[in-house]
Amino acid sequence: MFKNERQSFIIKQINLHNKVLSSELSVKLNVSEDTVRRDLAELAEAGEIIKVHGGALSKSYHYPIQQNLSYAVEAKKEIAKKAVKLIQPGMTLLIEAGTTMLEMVRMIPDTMEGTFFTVSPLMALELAAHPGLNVIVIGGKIDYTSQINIGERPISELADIRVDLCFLGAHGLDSKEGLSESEWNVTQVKKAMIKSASKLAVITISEKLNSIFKMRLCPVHNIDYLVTELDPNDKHLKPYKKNMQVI
Amino acid sequence: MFKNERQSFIIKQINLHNKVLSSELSVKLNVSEDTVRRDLAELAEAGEIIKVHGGALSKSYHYPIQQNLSYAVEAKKEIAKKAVKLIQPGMTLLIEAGTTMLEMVRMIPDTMEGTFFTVSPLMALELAAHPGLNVIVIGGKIDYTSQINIGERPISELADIRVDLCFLGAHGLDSKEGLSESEWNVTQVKKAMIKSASKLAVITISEKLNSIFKMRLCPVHNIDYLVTELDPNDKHLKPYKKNMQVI
DNA sequence: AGTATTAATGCACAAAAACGCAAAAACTTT
DNA sequence: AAAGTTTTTGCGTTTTTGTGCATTAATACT
Repeated sequence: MFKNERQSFIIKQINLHNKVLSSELSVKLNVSEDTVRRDLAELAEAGEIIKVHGGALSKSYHYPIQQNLSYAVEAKKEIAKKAVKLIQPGMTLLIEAGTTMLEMVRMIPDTMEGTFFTVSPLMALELAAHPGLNVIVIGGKIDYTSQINIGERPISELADIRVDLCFLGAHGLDSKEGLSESEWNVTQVKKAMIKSASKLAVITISEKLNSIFKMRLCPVHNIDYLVTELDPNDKHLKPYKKNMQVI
Repeated sequence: MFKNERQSFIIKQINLHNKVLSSELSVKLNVSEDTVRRDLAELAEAGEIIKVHGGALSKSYHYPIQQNLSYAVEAKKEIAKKAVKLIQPGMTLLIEAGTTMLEMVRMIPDTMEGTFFTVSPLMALELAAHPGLNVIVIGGKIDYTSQINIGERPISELADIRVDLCFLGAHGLDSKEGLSESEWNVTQVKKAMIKSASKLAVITISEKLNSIFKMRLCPVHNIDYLVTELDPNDKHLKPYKKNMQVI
């Protein structure tokens, strides 16, 4: 097994489990912990992962540390600025939760009129601050981690609605495998969201690109728009361009 | 669990609860209090949180919706303290919105287990911060002023559920005329809430007593508990005592 | 004031990282 | 093919880091 094979294995493991232990890897790969540590150091150097004492974490791991967050906030605001342009007066939309989505909602002009469906109480509150918007909460049991309403009820309710555009964040997005997610319950709801929308916009920071999680939400050709903080002509976005409009 | 993960967890808890106790964290995270204290010290050093005796506080706690405009916070906390005692482990409850209700939800102990239905996204979020609670949002169109979900949908959903106790705030409460409300849409939802509950608790500051609004929600004999900031033996509460339990 | 928590300090121990070094492997050059 | 060079890997040793415990100091509560 070559060094780069080993390293791509490590990356896969991290995408799958969100974290790895040096000790475990050394057993799985049948190399010394020392070698694993060196691999992790290299990957961290290249910005692929976050190294911590005892192993490493996924980069997309939500870091509450201020510096990290504020960096992300700027990128997210950039994304939000582009995403909000997709919203036309009078449209009916469906939106998911997440910090990027929150930034977008905040950028919606006060004068905007339209109808918003959402499975997120937080988005609902934020949307309700806009007097011109019709906000409809799709109820259900709140999932503790994702903070969205899940279960049978929202899924069947979603089956009965038809919206112009659905905004989804991305846990994982790959140019071949499409959108993916790690939680079963959340996956079910998001699938229902995709089904009830005519068009699908994925808005995400670029670091979530090219990663694959356990459950597939939809193939690439179902995605209509991809909004990231990068310039649309950035080379990282090239593989996506044939299937969707990159903004 | 890595140190970083533990610290993220702490941050999350603080964002959710607005405060944490070292002792509780040490149990939840299964580490010594000493370690928790060191984590808190590091996070405080990094400016993430504010360390206080016994735990830590959120640095800049604010909801997207400016809820801090509320007045008589002290009285409301007093009410909340009494109201929370009505909640027994394992109960199924239904709660309305309002600042007093918010205070009450915040006082629910972390260890409490039960199922909460609510038509308020804000309450839902606050409830969802408690790991032991099942939180079910009853969806609908958000009413801009009352910030609760209204319309036909929540009313029919409410018709299908049965809860042990319903907490309602009061716009108007009179010892002869009962509970009253001024908005038609809101009235309909609250009526449905009352219908689906075995017992009804009204929690309100005393200044709302002896006032009547356009629409009647229910007669006095439907109310089981009345919680105010006053002493139960206060003379203002006397007219209510024959119909309900005054706390 | 007195008691009970909570914080701080120093210390011990274990786990992990860093470092230097040497052997092995892969790659170059002759 | 052989020799030389570079890269990679593993091993022992030393440092550093993380954690818990005991003792003492500080702080809240009544």
